[in-house]
Amino acid sequence: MSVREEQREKVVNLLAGHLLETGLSQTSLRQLASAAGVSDRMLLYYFPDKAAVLSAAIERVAASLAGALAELVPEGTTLPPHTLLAQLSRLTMREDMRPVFRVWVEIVAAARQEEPYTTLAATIIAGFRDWIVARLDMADGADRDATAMAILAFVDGLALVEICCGMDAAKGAANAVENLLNH
Amino acid sequence: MSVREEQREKVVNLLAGHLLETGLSQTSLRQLASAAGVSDRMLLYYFPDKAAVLSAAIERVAASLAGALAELVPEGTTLPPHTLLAQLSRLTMREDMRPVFRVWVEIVAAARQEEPYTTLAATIIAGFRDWIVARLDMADGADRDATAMAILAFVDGLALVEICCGMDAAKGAANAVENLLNH
DNA sequence: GCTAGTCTGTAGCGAGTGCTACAGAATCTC
DNA sequence: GAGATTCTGTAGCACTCGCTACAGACTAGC
Repeated sequence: MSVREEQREKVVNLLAGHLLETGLSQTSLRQLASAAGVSDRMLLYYFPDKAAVLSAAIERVAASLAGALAELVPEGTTLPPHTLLAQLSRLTMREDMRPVFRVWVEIVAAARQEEPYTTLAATIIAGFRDWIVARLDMADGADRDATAMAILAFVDGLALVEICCGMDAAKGAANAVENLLNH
Repeated sequence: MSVREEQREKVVNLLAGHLLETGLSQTSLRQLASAAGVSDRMLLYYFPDKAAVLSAAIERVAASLAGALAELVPEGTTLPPHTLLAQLSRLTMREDMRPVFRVWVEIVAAARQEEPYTTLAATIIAGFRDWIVARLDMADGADRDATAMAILAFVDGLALVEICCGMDAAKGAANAVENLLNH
């Protein structure tokens, strides 16, 4: 690995941490550079432009989410919808996952109009959906994808509630939905 | 009503429309002024600062959501949780509500750190929750608020899915959750 | 040592940001 | 009509934005 690639790698790790701490609000080139301990000039030496910088950092964050998912339910295992939903809710409410989901909501909001967020959001959510579909224990049918999206919607909604009303309200909502599903 | 108040009123209406069209991405003073057909100088004559301008416009948007809710289920009527959820899902998927929920997701994302969004998001979501609680037909208990938040989470999650994957995916998810609740 | 190519700091451009000072226009009061 | 008050356009300040031109510092091969 060349010096340049090593530096790139280090910078991306620091930036992913920065995103988890501060979200998307501190993402000018100068702020990112400061968080990565380099000059903005160097950021644009390692990457072609700002969009590439952000994409690399966000992909790193998404990778940490993918890692957590892989641990949660191993490949090959399948679960009924309400069990899978419960597992994912619990993951979302984990303290160490909170910054990840907060950033995720910000990315979706930005995805409405601005690149590179649109592409990133579509990629990340597709990966998330495929993960669910592969672990969904239910009769084959056209509503397999739809069920996955429903689970995904609830999990993302929990993250949204957590931002507005705090972790306690979100945990309450997560419990309430389990009751709704079991009656 | 003084000339100034009349102008303010007209400006707020135009700005609410602008927000529904373009979201929160075109919200510099000059862009807002252009959308309202006045100069940025005048915007700061009608309002003390930019935050006040945005707050007024967003409150107008929130009022239109409140209006739609009032029509959906009249005050005094109560419904079981899964019926209320179905009604709200259908509202969220309505073509004329789409821009409202898109803006709502953007506000929540911005609420993480920036005023006036933090305050606005808390106010709006509290109103939404109270509306649900008042129409929730279920045994009294500590989980009444929690159930309302669970319904709210799913509705907001649907909006998020709609942004990422489009209306069809969101509608599929809305149908899927009804199936989950009925088995 | 010399040259070629890779790296990195300085300084700055043009555009956009929220906001304000100032002055002139319009309206109202007497 | 004079004077006070309310309105509104022009111009600009101090700042941040993404990005770049330029020049000097480094290393590699000869």
